[in-house]
Amino acid sequence: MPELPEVEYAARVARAAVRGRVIATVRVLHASLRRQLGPRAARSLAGERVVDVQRRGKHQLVQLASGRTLHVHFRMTGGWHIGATAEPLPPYTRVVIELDDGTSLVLDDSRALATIAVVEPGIDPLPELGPDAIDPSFTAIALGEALRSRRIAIKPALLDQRIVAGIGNIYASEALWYARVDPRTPAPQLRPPQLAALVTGIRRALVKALDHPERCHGESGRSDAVRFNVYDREGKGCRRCRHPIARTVQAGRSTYFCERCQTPGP
DNA sequence: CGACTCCTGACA
DNA sequence: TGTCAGGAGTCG
Repeated sequence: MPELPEVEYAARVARAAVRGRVIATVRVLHASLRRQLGPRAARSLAGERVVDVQRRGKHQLVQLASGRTLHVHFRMTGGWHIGATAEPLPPYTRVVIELDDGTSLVLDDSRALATIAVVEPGIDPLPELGPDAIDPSFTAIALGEALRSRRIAIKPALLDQRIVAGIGNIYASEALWYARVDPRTPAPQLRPPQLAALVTGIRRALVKALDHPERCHGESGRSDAVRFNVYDREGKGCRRCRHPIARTVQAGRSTYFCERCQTPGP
């Protein structure tokens, strides 16, 4: 579920809970995560003071006073739970970070696809990551430049975190709908006005979600229908032109769009 | 580019 | 029982 808006919200929650605190113990409760954060690395985190929690794209960087970084990615189903250390843990607890104030930051992740790793000081944890989708440096010019040499359609291009960071499968469809761009358009074929519309559309889709952090609390269903303009709305009327929303598959992922008002060219 | 992989839950 | 899922890396 988590794309940029949800991760931004999660990072704020984590920041409020851990900034300035000292880690007492880190427990890793799942084999696949233990392969990334072994007993030795987990033990080494005890005594570390947390300086801050940053977000870059869909990644979270827990900055430690030693200069090390705890790099966390939620993937499909990860999320934070904050609670008193003495309280029972959520059913899909994978990692427990116990703090010196009696609270715990818990990585809750049913599918156990989340990643967590310690990065040594001076190492860039995310060397390949493109500009953040809501950063001012992400402009139509920059997007056009990044797409120029790619031989892929625009929608899968938006999912490539090296091109732009933070967009996932939902907001890629949403952004293209706002921009009225056909998701199947070859990426280098987009003209400057479409690139500008796309950058605006990306911001609109993400900021709209950022303004509704309640969706991060886990409710779904009816609120989804209101929240999305095209995602998961196959066969339902386009909110602009009433044409039925189409679904296709690109790079193995569902794409939703309106065949009438999303076009390949101006 | 597609196919496959890591996991597990939700749903038909 | 089988299919699908909002992520992303690896491989051919």
